[in-house]
Amino acid sequence: MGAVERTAGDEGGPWAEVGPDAARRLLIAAVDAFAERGYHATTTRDIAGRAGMSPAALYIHYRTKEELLHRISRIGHEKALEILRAAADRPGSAAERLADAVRSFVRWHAAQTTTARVVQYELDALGGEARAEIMALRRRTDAVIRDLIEDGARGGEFDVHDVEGTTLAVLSLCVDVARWFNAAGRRTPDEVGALYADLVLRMVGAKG
Amino acid sequence: MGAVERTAGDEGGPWAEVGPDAARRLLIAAVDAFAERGYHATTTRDIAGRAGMSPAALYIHYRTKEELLHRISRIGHEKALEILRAAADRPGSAAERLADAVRSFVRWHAAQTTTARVVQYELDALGGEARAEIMALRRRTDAVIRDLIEDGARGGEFDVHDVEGTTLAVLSLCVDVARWFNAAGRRTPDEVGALYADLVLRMVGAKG
DNA sequence: GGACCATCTAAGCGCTCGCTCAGCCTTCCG
DNA sequence: CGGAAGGCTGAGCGAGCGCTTAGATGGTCC
Repeated sequence: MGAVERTAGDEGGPWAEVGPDAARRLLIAAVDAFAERGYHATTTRDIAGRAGMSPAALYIHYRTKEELLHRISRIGHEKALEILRAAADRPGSAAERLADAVRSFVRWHAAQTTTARVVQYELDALGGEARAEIMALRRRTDAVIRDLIEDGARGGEFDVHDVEGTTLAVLSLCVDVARWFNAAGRRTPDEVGALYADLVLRMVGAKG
Repeated sequence: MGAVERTAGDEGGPWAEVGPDAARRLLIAAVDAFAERGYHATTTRDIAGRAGMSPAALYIHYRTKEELLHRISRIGHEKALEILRAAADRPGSAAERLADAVRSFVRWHAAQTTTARVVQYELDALGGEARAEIMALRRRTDAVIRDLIEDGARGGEFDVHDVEGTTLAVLSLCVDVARWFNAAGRRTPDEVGALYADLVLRMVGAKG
C-alpha cells in the first residue's frame, strides 16, 4: 500500500533497486508465487492479483512471465554471490573465512527462503541464453567455496582428500537450506548459520 | 518394445512390481518426464507419447495425472526407506551403521537420479491426503538417521552438540545429491556414496 | 487549454491443457 | 462360431493459459 522509502545505502528490502514501484510490486508478488507453487504452476493472473493489478498490467513492465523469473534469478544470484565474496575476502585464516562464508551464505538462504527457493530450484524453467547466464553466475559462486577449501588444504590447515567433491558437498548443504527451512519453525537463520559453519569446518578437517 | 522378464526376486528394474505391462510403461515414462521438466510442465500427452500410446490410454490405468505422481512418490519413498533401514539394522558400531546407511542412501539417490528427483522435489504438487501420506513416510526416513546419530552420541561414540540439527544437515546432504548428480559426469554413485559417508562421520565427530 | 506520454483496465484471441466418450480391435469362453 | 470384456484410439469438450488490443485515465510540458 504505502510507498517504500529509499534509504541512502542499498537497504530498504531486498528488491529496493527494482523500479518503478509497480514493477517492484509485481516482482515481489512473482517471487512469492513462484516460491509457493513453482514457476509452472503459477499463472500471470495470480501474480498480477497478488500485486493488486489487472492481468494486463504485468506486460507493461515485463515482456513475458519468463522474463520475470530471469530478473528474479539474476538479482538473487548476484546478491548471494556478493554475500559470499564479502565473507571470503575478509582477512583471516582459511578456516575463519570458510566458516564466515558458510555462515553468511546459509543465513541468507534461511532469512530469504522465498527468494532462495526460486533462485535455487526454478532455474530449469529458464531456457536459452537466460539459463546460460545464470549458470555462469552459479559457477562463480561455486568457485568462491572451492578456492577457500583449496587454500586451507594447500596450507595444511585442512585435511581434505577430494577438494572438488567436498566443495560440492558444502554447497549442497548450504543450498538445501532453502528447501527445508521454515520461518515459523524453531530455528533462527543465525542459529542455522552457526551450526552449519561448525559442521563444514568438521567436514574439511580443520585443526583445532 | 520387448517384454520385461520377471525374475524370482524383486529385481528386474526398479518398477518390476508395477503391472500390468502398459501401466508400468506409462509410469516409467512419467518418471522420466517429471524428472526432466517437472510435474507441472509435463503434459499427459507427453507421458503417453513416451510410452508409445495415445493420450487417452493413460486414463485406463490411472484416474488422473496426480495419481501417477502419487504412485511414483509412494513407491520411491518406500524403496528409499527400505534401503536405509536395511543398512541401519545391520550389526556394528553406530559409526559403521551410520556410514553404511549414508553410503547406501546416497548411492540410491545417485544411481536412480530420475526417480529420486521426482521423489524429493515434486512432492509439493501432491495435495490433501496423498501429500500427508508421503510426508509420513518421509518422517520415518528422517527418524532412521536421527536414531543412528542419537545412538552414537549417547554412547560417546560421536561428538554432537545438536542432534536434531545435525540430522537435518545429514539428510540435506544426501537428498541434494538427486539435484546435482549427473550420470554422465565423472563420479560414480559408489564414489559419491563413499565420499559422503566419510564426510558424515566427520560431521558427527566420530572417533578414529 | 490541448497535445503527449506513460500507466492501467476490460475484453478477449488463439491455443493447449486435463480429461471424456463412442466405437473398434483382440482375446477368451462356450 | 457368437458374444462378452477389456485395452486402446480418434475426435473433441470445457476450461484456463499466456499474451494482445482498444480505449480510459491522469500527470506534464508548451
